[in-house]
Amino acid sequence: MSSNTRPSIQDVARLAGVAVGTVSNVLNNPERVRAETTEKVSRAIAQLGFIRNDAARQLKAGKSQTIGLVVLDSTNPFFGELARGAEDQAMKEGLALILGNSGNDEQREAKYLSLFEEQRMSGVLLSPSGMTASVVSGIRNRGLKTVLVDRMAEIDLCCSVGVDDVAGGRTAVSHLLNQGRKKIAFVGGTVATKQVADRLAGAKEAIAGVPGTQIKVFASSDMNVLAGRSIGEQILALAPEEKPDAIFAANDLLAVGILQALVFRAEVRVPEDIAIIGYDDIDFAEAAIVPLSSIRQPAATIGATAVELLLDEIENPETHVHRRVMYQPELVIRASSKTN
Amino acid sequence: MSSNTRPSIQDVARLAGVAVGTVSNVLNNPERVRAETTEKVSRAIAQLGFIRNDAARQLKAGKSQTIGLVVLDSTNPFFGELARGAEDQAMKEGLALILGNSGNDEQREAKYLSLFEEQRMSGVLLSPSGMTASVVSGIRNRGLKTVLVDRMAEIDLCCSVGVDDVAGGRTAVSHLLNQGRKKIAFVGGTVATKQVADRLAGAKEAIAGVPGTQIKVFASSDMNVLAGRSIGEQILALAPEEKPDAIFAANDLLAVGILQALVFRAEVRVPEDIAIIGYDDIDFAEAAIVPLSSIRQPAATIGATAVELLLDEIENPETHVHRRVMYQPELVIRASSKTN
DNA sequence: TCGAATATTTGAATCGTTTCAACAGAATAG
DNA sequence: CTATTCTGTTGAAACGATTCAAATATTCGA
Repeated sequence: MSSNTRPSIQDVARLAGVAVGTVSNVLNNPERVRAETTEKVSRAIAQLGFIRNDAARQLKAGKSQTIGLVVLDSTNPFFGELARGAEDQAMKEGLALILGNSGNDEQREAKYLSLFEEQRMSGVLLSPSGMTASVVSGIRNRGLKTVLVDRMAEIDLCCSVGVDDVAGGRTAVSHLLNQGRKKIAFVGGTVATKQVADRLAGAKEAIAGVPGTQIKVFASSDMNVLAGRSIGEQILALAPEEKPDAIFAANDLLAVGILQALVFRAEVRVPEDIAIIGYDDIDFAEAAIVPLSSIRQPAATIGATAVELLLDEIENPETHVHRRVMYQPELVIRASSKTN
Repeated sequence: MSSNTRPSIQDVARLAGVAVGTVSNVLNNPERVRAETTEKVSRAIAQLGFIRNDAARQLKAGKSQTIGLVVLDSTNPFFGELARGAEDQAMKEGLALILGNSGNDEQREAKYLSLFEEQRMSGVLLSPSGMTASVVSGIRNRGLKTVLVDRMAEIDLCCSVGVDDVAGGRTAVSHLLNQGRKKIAFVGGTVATKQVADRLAGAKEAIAGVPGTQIKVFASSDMNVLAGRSIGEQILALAPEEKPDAIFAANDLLAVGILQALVFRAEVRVPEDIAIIGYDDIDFAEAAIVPLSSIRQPAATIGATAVELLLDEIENPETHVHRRVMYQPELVIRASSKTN
């Protein structure tokens, strides 16, 4: 390890006895340079252990070959799946995908977004935690292409890929009603989260037409297993006449937590006493202590589609028109909500 | 949107009527500039919507304020948790954490590593998929600091943080033996994965002292729920005298998949007919159809510790000595392996 | 009020690429 | 044999921030 500073393209040029431009051409336009020259340069590169300095390259290019993805919760397998789909697609297109985890915290989200802006990323996929319009129009005005994932945008703002959460909520609750349930508990994070609000709206639509039914909302700050467990205990503590006979959880993590509370801590029978349905249909839903009914979302597909839309906007800025790709959620019935 | 090119520090300087150096100072050494100047400059920055170009900054600095993390499988909640721990710690230290998902594919791993090298990242946390020594010494020679996570390194190579997988394997299988089991099936990904090999080694140590016990290895390419299910079906298809009376899965995802196969597809009773224990103790283990015994690893702590070690090496290159931080895994007994 | 000491500000040089007009040599055509 | 392409190669000029010695302001003590 001769020197403590990395070799530059200059060093390579010197060693190979060519001009820097030639080295650059070997790297970026191999067809322009003669075979023997390429050979000389390659040997010098190998000998020095030269590695292209991406900062310099980007500086010249004006933007990076990287796109960002900010998700609400990287611990949630749904987002893990979505990230995988996006990553695969991005790599296929020769882009790197950088992942940031906002933890549903707008400060962290903002921090990541400005980091991505400073990096002059080509674009960013965003699963926004709070109000969208102002944040998105802010970053877009500054030139960062954006696609919303797992959340629909007003059509003229930017592209978005997600599922019809209102339909999902309606489907879930209609199913519970079909099973003869009347008193529905809706468990979600804060309603400030659009996804939660939409699923709740769908749920309300479902009961709207059916007399004698009601819905009670339980909010939690987080949407993970732990939060679910605590809401589950809250529900257990209710007076008998207050107790719901069905629970619709805004995601599977919450549902699993609720299951834990109901089945272990108390002796509630699921689905006999209380039916439960979750959302996302993560891999574990099927293996839950009572196999969990859920609303399936095509997570990986959402990620991949989002990357495609982003790429279209990046590559064809003029002809590009914003699109909303809305996948339909699918009801998956398992034991946790099947009465017979 | 006047021009289509982003404003630079020059534009800010011009608008504010100061020199570029001053703008830079406002950004980086506020204490050196007079309050009113700061005020002028800030106003110009706001008016132009100026955003620092990180590529230029990095180019000058020679390295970025970013560290990378390459994990085997971002869909696995264990890694999600680890990433969260690392991310929190990194942000606390003012660094951004970039996540790459290798999917246990050495090509992808290499791609991410060279991307990180090109970005001149300060360092990288690596959960390596294949042979370590050559890969790690390669990137380290080129100057990229490395810490291995979820995997121990030879002490002189680099720092590493993980758990004692041999002990974990031994603990898991000893527990099964204590429950009176004799014929153990070990289910893991390929043994080329060090974690799997170690857990298996521990398992073998455990049966070594006990006469009349045996272990049979089932390998799978992936280590997710789907792979577990297929192995589960493989086990179901065995002749009765071939069937194990206990299964030790190298992670909880596999265990959950196996559970699905055994409990749904067939009518095997768990734990009466076959006991199961997994590894990682992810959140879902407790809520599995039969609550899953597991070996708990402090995932978030591993991530946080790794960031600390990496930072120490980056900040004190001379005084730094490589360390191996090995956490002890913890046996968590639940219904899936409890005989009485 | 003056000079010394201190506080601010300046702007050219630098980081490592890529780009591109200019150039040299070789091949081809007339 | 000269004009005309073609092929490769060259090297200086960006890109946009940071740095730092030098220049300029300001403050303070006598």
